[in-house]
Amino acid sequence: MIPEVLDPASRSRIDLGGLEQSLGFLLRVSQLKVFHHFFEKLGHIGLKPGEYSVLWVIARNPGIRQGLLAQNLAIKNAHMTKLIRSFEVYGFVERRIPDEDRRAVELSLTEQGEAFVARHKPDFFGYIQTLDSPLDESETRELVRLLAKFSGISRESVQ
Amino acid sequence: MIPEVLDPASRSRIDLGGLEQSLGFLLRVSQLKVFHHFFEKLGHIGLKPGEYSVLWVIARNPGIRQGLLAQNLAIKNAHMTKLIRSFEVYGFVERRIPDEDRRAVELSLTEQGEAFVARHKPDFFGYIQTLDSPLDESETRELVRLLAKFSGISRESVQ
DNA sequence: TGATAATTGTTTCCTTGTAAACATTTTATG
DNA sequence: CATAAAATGTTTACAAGGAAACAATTATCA
Repeated sequence: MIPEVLDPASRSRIDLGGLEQSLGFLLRVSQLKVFHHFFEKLGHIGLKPGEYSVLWVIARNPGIRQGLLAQNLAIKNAHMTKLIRSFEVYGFVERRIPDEDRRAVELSLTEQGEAFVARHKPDFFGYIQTLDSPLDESETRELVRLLAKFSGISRESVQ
Repeated sequence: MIPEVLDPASRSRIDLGGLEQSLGFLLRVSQLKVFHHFFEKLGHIGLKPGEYSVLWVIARNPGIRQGLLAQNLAIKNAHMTKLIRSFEVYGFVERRIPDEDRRAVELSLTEQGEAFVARHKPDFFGYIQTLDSPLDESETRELVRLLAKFSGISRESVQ
């Protein structure tokens, strides 16, 4: 049986009573669909999308403060501490306590981390292309635009 | 400070390197935004959106099989078992083992459960209206339509 | 019919992520 | 300056959710 987040056959017989148009529900189900596809395609790599994105952003912003990283990826500090620790143990990330502010932590990738990020860039940024989506290309673009605007990632609305 | 999922001020200074257009990331951040607003508005009620939706669907489909419910809401059986148990203890849901198939569980609401669902319907279906969204009404409708199509909830694509 | 397979839900164990309290350092204030 | 307040991460203790093994029942089929 093809693994589906929601099986249309069984779904058709019950009454969701409007849940089908609830933004929260739709976001959750859509995210499950994307995750499901991700793990199917890239599960073997051993890093989840959020974890890769942490490495990715450190790569693009060497020396970034741990808190700023957490804020921008909407990851809680407590969780980020654990992620960074495990990346450090694994040899992908280095932590540096700057002298100007010894509360802070500045992050950068090791060579190994850089190599990993570079090698898997096509995987993590391309897997979505292989998802068999009911949306055509312009619809997908519009979905991305609307989500970016809704979430506040794009500044489209602020003029 | 106004609690925001992503603070635009801090965000503007770092380079996300294309993550801003990643469907998975945008779905996650958007969902966080909706959840955040939900808890702000309705946290006091004590039920989360997913939990209410379970009650809601049972109300609309009395006697529904637990597994079918789980399937339709994209909740794993193991988790559904726990949810239903706690609703049962709380006096909102009744379980019935049908004679025709004694492996199955048929669910229905108690009077108390019905009353709860009815009383809070405006809350759970209306809270999204009070979210201060950058999207106008037609954009929101389009977002909902695209998500429904993408997730497979709507059968628009299957004609 | 009797053995095997599939279905349905539950239990157990584990991972992910969060909240709250904490430790340390820096900034503000009297 | 000395104390109070804020900022930055970390720790701890917990809750949500999932995977895998399991138990019970029903369906299949030789």
